[in-house]
Amino acid sequence: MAAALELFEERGYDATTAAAIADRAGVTEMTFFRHFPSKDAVLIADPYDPLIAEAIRRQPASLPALAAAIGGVAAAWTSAPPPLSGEVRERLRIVSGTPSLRGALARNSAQTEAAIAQALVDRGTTPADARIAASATLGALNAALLDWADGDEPDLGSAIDSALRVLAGGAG
Amino acid sequence: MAAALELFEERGYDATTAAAIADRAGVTEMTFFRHFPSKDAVLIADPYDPLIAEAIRRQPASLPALAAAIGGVAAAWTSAPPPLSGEVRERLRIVSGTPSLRGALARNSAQTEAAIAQALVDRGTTPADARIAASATLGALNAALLDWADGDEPDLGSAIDSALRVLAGGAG
DNA sequence: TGAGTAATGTTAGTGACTAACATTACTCCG
DNA sequence: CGGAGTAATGTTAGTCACTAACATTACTCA
Repeated sequence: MAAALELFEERGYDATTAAAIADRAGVTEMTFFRHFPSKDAVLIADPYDPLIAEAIRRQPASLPALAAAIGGVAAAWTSAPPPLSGEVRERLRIVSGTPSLRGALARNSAQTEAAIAQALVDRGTTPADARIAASATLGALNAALLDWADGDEPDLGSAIDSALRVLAGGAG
Repeated sequence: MAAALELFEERGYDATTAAAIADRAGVTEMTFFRHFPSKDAVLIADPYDPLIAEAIRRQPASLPALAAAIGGVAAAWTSAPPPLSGEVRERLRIVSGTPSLRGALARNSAQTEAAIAQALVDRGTTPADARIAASATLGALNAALLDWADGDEPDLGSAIDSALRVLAGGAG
């Protein structure tokens, strides 16, 4: 992974071949793909957090779907903010600056999205509305994440707050 | 395109090679790629609608970002619903049932997303909040689109209504 | 009719991945 | 301490999406 990050910063993501990464790491291309299922997996890992789904399920039943998703994410974040190394930001910065990786980010959120949608359905939301709310929530979070990666603000929490605030309808 | 759709339905998207599509169409693989920039472009085209950005710009300045995006999409939709053939649904149904295409859908929305974000910025929203709102809006719309494709409801308008209703905070 | 242009074909290559099988390193039990 | 077994790595060969460069056909329009 260190070799990959070096090369991505030297030449850019698209101009870096998997063979080159393996080479710099002193291993074979095969070995690279045994450690990472795809080239983009070096940058994008989906740490699906069951806490989010749990927190959503615990939201008051009276809340509408989007509000429950928002509340759940907020609760999960404040209760257990994941430790983030500077490396996380470095990785996301590359994602942010590489258009061809946009799709990979979304594809990678699929599992989390499904978990959020399921949690909403468990709360009584219709499947269709649940998918919409989950997709919107992850869209907002991913956008905020990339924006945070591009800036200098050290606190990821405030980026997440932004996403939730906008989602909740509170941004001019 | 007809050849591609046939094959996608016969064997599934992933199991259909570009060469096979070209073959059935009676052309060369090269010719296929001259008509479609990628294999997934057969299914996913991004008809970026300048009307949406325009409609967003026309939303009252007092509205928060997400509300303006919602209002703009709604206005653009009611003023000029694009004609949709049954083929559109057929294509989306394949997208919906093929996980490996999720990323392509998102990647393809990038242009529209940027246009929406720009329109919001023009209205006075901060770039960060604008990206969040745009990403959330497209996430919701895409989810609704796929859901519509999977169902039997002929009216796409009601699917869009669902997306906007959930985004606006009005779904249990 | 003939010149020019657009669409198509040909060939060859790159790069992300995968499968099957050989090989090394490392562990742990007797 | 040695040898069996297992995990990590290497080798080879292949598939598939996609691209570049150049040749060729078809089609248009003066």
